[in-house]
Amino acid sequence: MVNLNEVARRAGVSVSSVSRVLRDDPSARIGVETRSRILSAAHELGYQPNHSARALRLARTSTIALVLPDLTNVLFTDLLRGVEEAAHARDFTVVLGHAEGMQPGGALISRMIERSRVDGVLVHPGDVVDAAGLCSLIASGVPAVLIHAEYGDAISSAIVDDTAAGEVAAQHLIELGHRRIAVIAGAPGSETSERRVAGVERALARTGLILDPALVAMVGYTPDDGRRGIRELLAQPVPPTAIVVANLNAGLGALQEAVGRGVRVPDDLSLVAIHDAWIAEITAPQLTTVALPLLKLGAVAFEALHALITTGQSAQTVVSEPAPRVMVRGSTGPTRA
Amino acid sequence: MVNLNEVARRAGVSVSSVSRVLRDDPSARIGVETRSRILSAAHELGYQPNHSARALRLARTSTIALVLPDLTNVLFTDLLRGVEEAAHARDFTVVLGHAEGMQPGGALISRMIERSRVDGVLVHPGDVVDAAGLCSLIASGVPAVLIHAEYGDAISSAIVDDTAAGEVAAQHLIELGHRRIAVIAGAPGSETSERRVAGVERALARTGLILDPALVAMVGYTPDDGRRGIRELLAQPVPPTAIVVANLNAGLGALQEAVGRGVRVPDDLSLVAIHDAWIAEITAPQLTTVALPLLKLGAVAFEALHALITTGQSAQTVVSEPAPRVMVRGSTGPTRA
DNA sequence: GTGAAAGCGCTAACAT
DNA sequence: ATGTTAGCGCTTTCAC
Repeated sequence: MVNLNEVARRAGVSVSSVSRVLRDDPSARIGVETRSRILSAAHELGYQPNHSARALRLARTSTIALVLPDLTNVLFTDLLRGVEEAAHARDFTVVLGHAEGMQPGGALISRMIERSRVDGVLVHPGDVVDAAGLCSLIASGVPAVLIHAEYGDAISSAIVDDTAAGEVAAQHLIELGHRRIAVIAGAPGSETSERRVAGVERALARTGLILDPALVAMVGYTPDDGRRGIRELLAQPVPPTAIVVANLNAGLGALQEAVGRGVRVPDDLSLVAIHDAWIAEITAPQLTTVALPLLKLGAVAFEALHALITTGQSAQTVVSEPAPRVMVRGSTGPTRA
Repeated sequence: MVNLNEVARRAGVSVSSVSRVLRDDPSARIGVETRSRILSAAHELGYQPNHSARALRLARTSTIALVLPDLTNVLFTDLLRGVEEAAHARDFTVVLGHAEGMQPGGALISRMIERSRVDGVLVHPGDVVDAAGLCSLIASGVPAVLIHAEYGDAISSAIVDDTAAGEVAAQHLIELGHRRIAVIAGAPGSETSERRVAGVERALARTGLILDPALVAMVGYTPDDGRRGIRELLAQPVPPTAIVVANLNAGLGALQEAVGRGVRVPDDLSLVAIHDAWIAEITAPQLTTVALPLLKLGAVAFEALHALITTGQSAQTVVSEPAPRVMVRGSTGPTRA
């Protein structure tokens, strides 16, 4: 492993000059000729800075952890990419942690942080936020940014415009002629779900409609929750002709259950889910969804964390651009005449 | 950040003693009373070793990279978990890299390694192995283990028993009475696919059948490849009554295309795909699959890498236990009488 | 059985 | 404009 010393010897200068040049320290005045000698020596030797040494010296690792409720979830592809791109641009590495039922204050995070492996952490707490876990995370003093969740204004967070997402989903159904519109929502207490439902209400209100409380199934965000939601709603005296599902995974379950029960989608029932992913294209019919700006959310969340780490400034951000967009596929159609 | 020094002061001993006790160095003779003083001091102070300092000193990071062709792919859930559990047991951290079309010798890996951030790398090169990329990876001298791929016996690798997987899939169809069995295989050159097809042939052979070459669609591992495969096979003069799809994602596409074309699954056509994941349960009908021992594969791959790092020994492993198992769901059924 | 001290590779005062 | 040097926190050899 070639180090600063070897480069310095090769260039016939001191290590400090090499260090200054290689990091292009602005406060350093280095002779043009010296600089080029150093640069070429480093290049010829294939010098790569030693991360551990730098981290030890600077007391920061340029590494952050991204904690997701479930790592291999298609819903997180874009979010992850957004975080990584932003991190890369600032020369940060992202290490992934899966929570998998773990509370956000739990073992993984503290292991990472307290051993000073990461400078901060991006936490997606999952559907329903565990307040105790969050508190312990905050209390630990680790720079942290919440994703898809808010927790007062002392702690940084980044969320998308869930209300707008619910709104465009409902708007799409209204434009197709639907009037009896239901919602398969998240579990009681899910903030994202509450905002999405509020968006649906807003769209309905604009058309002079109100959301029938009997048509809101507060189930959850898993395929199985979606199945339950469908059963619940179809059991209504006057079933809906269209449903907004607050989450893609639940939407997939809902679609499956409906199709499995012989309901013709979209002829008898239209379904639109919030969150888009390739998986929405492998069902029959394909599922209409609302795409959220998750790439942007990831980038914004990283920048918030970076700001928190470097300046100590916290901030709550709502990513509203690009705006939620309906991806029209086969599961939504006009009401029967 | 509390360090060895503070613990030493608190316990009234030297840092070296603290270090020895805290790592329970077997070659150290420490007084019982001293040891307990140190332990409690460390505990009271909440001492956590500084990873960077240790890494610098030991010239190893206890971190490995796991490079996958596509991070948020449901197919990798178990593999990832297997790797992480094994790594955790040896106090290693896993950082994830996505290749996303990147060649295995590419930018990410070299960045990680050459900056001595990781001690080695686990590479899943994806469907079709890029020989040039692999060569450059090997040439770089980085300890590496291939997952789901082999590359001569100089380089470590861990694969599952793909042949057995193809075999049990075909066996399942044969037992249901099918005789005209087709395969939607991976792209030409895909090793995993070749082995899986060979397994199908073996099962057929045992029943005195041979695999009709016209019934092997060499398409690929994406949903779209699966759709193409179905179109190709259904266009045959005598279409198959059952199909083994070499990959779950392709299987999802195949199922969708079949259902979308009005083919009744499983009455007109049975489908079984290799690889299992929750996603197979959200289609209508649910997809019958073959579960592979991916958890074990992950653990074995990590152990191979760990051996490579610590002893320099390379090895090629085939994980054949637990054996591939058919998860019977709705997409397979008896032949029509 | 325990301590002192060197040094891993790097950065940043502080010299010159 | 460039060099010298003191550590960052840890492990480990060597000394007692």
